[in-house]
Amino acid sequence: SPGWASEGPGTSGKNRRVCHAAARLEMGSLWEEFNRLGTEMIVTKAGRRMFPTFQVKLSGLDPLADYVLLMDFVPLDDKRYRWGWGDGDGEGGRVPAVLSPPPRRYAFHSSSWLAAGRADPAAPGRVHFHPDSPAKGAQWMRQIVSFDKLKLTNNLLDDNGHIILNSMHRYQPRFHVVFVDPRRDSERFAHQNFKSFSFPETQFMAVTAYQNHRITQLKIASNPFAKGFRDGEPES
Amino acid sequence: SPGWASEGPGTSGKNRRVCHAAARLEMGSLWEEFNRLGTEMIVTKAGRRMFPTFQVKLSGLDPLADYVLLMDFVPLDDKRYRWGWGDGDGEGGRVPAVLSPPPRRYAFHSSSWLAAGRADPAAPGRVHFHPDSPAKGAQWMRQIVSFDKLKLTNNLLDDNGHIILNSMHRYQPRFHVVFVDPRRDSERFAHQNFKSFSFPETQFMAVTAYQNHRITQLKIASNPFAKGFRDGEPES
DNA sequence: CCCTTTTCACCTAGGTGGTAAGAT
DNA sequence: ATCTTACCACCTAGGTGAAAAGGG
Repeated sequence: SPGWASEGPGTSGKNRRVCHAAARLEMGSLWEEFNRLGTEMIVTKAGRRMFPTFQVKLSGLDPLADYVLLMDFVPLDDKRYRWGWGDGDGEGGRVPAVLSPPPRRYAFHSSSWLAAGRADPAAPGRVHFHPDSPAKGAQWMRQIVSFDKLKLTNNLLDDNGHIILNSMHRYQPRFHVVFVDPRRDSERFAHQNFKSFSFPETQFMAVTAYQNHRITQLKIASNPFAKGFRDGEPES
Repeated sequence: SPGWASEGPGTSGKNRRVCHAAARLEMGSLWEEFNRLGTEMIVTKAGRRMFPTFQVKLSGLDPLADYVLLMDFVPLDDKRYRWGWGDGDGEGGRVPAVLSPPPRRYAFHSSSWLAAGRADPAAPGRVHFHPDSPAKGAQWMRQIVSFDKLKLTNNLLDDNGHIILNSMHRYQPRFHVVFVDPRRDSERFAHQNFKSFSFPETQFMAVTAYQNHRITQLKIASNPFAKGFRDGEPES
């Protein structure tokens, strides 16, 4: 069901401090609107924020326990993509112009995403800790948790702590709630102390420049910082 | 010695996690330059930041222990002041045009601060927690700790959590390092678990509009956000 | 008369996609 | 031919003191 995440490993065997944790994706309808077109996220050398911003509303935490919140990004497949017409000369050979399910149904009278060979070597697998971590469950549940400081880069040598992704590859953002276990030997319970959430509607293609013009237009229409590129203002 | 704070109560009887704590005021020469003229800080209904910003470099903390950092503001005397000439009609009667030591030696051919009666009822005594609190000693000592989110207001009914001060009254900013004691019954050791610092060069008069024109000029010359009011730029 | 409030032009700081040049 | 980079105008967001208006 939209807005609710798959939770990866089952909740059986989880610490009671995380097993009831739940996360609702905020701005779900906007994410879905992008996802229908095939979301693209810009990556730059200096690092670029995501839009929409990944935001969740949490519940089911122990108000008095400490938690760390973090995100990582999982490659959705082992392919590299290119934007263009069907009869490409990509190394991957001919492939259907529309893939299933990701590069959504959008090859009507325009270009679309085509597989173009195997994925490049995986970028260093980094994680982004929410800057308020660690904090009490009560604090996290009080209001929406926003990952608006998270930035994406294509610079393999980045030393700003940004998330490193390969351009022209597809990713699934993943969100983790980690209970800070005060016990000694807590490492031995590490696998019980976290819970992960993946929202399929937040998957995206990393790009250095937008390819699908409809994505560009939706970004301009919905991101306040891009207001300078709007022309007619039919209200909304 | 300038740049080092008086520490209030002695270090005897303090918890070992705070008794070696030390704080060095940053931008000390700028603070002293303001202090020589008689520092004024604007207070507004919405809240105004301090300039210079209160910043310290910490040392002597236990890198692995948790600390909370906070500030409060102590009235420097029980007087209210007015800006003007010596033969005032203030309720306080005639007072020397230059007080000792605060309203520094600055009554040459202009106005100066004069005592004008007893202080107004004290404003609600609030404290400002550094937003990164709590954090490990190692984190606090890693870099300069800046209280740039702290705002001053004269609104007695303020509900934004800002520091409430009486305009035309003098204050001494005070900085506290509090060890977060994990022991049960830690309340009973509360008086041992903190250490306080006062830097005399940071004392100031709260005002709703600048009175001493030299203060205005120094603010304009040194605060980047006031660059719009600079004219000649002789470099610096 | 003295102090406070409101509004404003002018900044800092940083997030947008467009564009043209650069790289492979 | 395709993707990447650097720079730019144009925004959001918010910190300045000046100036004029308001209040006791």
